[in-house]
Amino acid sequence: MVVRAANDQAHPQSSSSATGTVGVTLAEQAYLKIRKDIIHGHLSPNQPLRFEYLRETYDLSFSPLREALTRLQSERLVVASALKGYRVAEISIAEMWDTLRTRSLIEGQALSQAIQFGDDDWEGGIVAAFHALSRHSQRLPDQAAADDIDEMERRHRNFHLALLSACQSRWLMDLSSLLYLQSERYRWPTLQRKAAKPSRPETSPRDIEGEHQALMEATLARDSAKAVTLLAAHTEATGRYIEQIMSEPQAAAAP
Amino acid sequence: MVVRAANDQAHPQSSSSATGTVGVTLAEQAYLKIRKDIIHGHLSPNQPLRFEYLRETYDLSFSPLREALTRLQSERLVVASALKGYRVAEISIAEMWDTLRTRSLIEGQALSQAIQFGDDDWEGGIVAAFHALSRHSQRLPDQAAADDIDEMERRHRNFHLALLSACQSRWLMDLSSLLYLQSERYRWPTLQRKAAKPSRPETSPRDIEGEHQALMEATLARDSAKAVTLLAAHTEATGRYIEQIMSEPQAAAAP
DNA sequence: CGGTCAAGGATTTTCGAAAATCTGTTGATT
DNA sequence: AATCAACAGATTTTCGAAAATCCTTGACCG
Repeated sequence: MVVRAANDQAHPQSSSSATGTVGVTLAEQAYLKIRKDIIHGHLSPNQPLRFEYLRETYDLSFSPLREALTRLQSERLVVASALKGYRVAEISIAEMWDTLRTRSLIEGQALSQAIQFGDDDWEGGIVAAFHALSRHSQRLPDQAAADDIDEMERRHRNFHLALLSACQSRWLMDLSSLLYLQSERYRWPTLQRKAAKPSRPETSPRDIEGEHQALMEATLARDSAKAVTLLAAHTEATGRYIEQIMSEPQAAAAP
Repeated sequence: MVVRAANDQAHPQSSSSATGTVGVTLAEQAYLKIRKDIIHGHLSPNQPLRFEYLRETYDLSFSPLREALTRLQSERLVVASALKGYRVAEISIAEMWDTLRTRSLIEGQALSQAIQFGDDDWEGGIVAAFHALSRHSQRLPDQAAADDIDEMERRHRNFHLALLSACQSRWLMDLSSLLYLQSERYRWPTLQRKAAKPSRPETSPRDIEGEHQALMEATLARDSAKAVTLLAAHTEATGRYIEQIMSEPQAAAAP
């Protein structure tokens, strides 16, 4: 399982909005597309991924599809049984907590090391990522389009990874990316919900931007203990929010 | 035209010692074989993995080989560049320490949780795994064959994973397995060296069995703090030993 | 003499068909 | 009525060739 993170995303500047996938290789494109469809819930949990269906949907042959599914399996977004093919991985509140708590462990250590090793460029990257996140967050309308939520998620991920980027450990970075990807799967429904129903009475209003700012300030002040505590609390709060959304009766999705 | 593998492995239930790989699917077998060859150093770090070579060596076609390499890439045993194929991942002392320290972080948390949640079956599994490891370790001759070292490594891995098995976290277990696999790549040369030169004067003699026993006893006594400390020390000692071996001038391998 | 570009060979990636395997059903036997 | 074997359809897995891409070599031009 696992890994493949910051390094591979090296190649960059793709205008990845319109089609959503500009990859050198068809297998790469298939991987990105299917991954997106899983995270966005367009492919539902436990749904079988038959090759005939995939072939028609993504207009590809077996080879690149198989490669994409193998990669997704190692990231635990799909599961495979011996000779019975692939299906979308299940989700559950228990798995969500496991993902978030493991992420907290890894990111906590990474953040601590980043505070120890970080230089001026690292600090600059954090400030820039926070700014980008906060600007887009303010600009985001209550009824946001999918692409806007995508961009929001991208900036949120960039901010979190910027905090850790000076940790000097490739494993901690790769595992952080992997686990963040997992948690996106759970975050997506909450983002949609938030877009649909901006203010929910039973939810204590959560000041996410404030949490981010406090986290950034503690980090830049090199207060390791405080920053790690804030990060853990931030993740825990996210978990509780997701749990609330997941426990609610589901609104039927479009067919 | 046809899968001649069926002929080769006529016996479906063949014991997994001889060939070392009994998989349902050819891709699975290829994955296990190549992985073994990388860990054993038969495929050297940075060596390009050309398909023509792999096809001849493992007697397989592109599809299963490609799937195997994709899996190995996600485990960071091979690296892939865009359209230029795969090669065996590099190794270095820095990567070794990164792997071991990350492993220590994950396993420490897992062990702590296992001590919290473990039941009688968990305890029994630990005792059994320790017994199997210690028996095979005593029986191991100074000049051990590769298969014996393999079995030793298998039992060592089983012992470590048995300690964690009650941690109630799928992610912690999966990441522990992944990182243990990585560290095997570094352990293998030390095991070979140990087999060749059983007693090395400059090395302070390390009582590995004693370390394992102390770790087991602290775990069964539910002394979480002590067990985690012992586990970290055990991993750290392994790292120092590997570092020593890797720093030595290499003896040339047979061509 | 140095640099650019094109042809040829090597290698990876993709395709669609063929083979192997699984699943569900029918029908015979006890 | 229940069990089991064998058949048929559906699906995955594997194969080998074809297409796409990269890398080297050598010729040509400034």
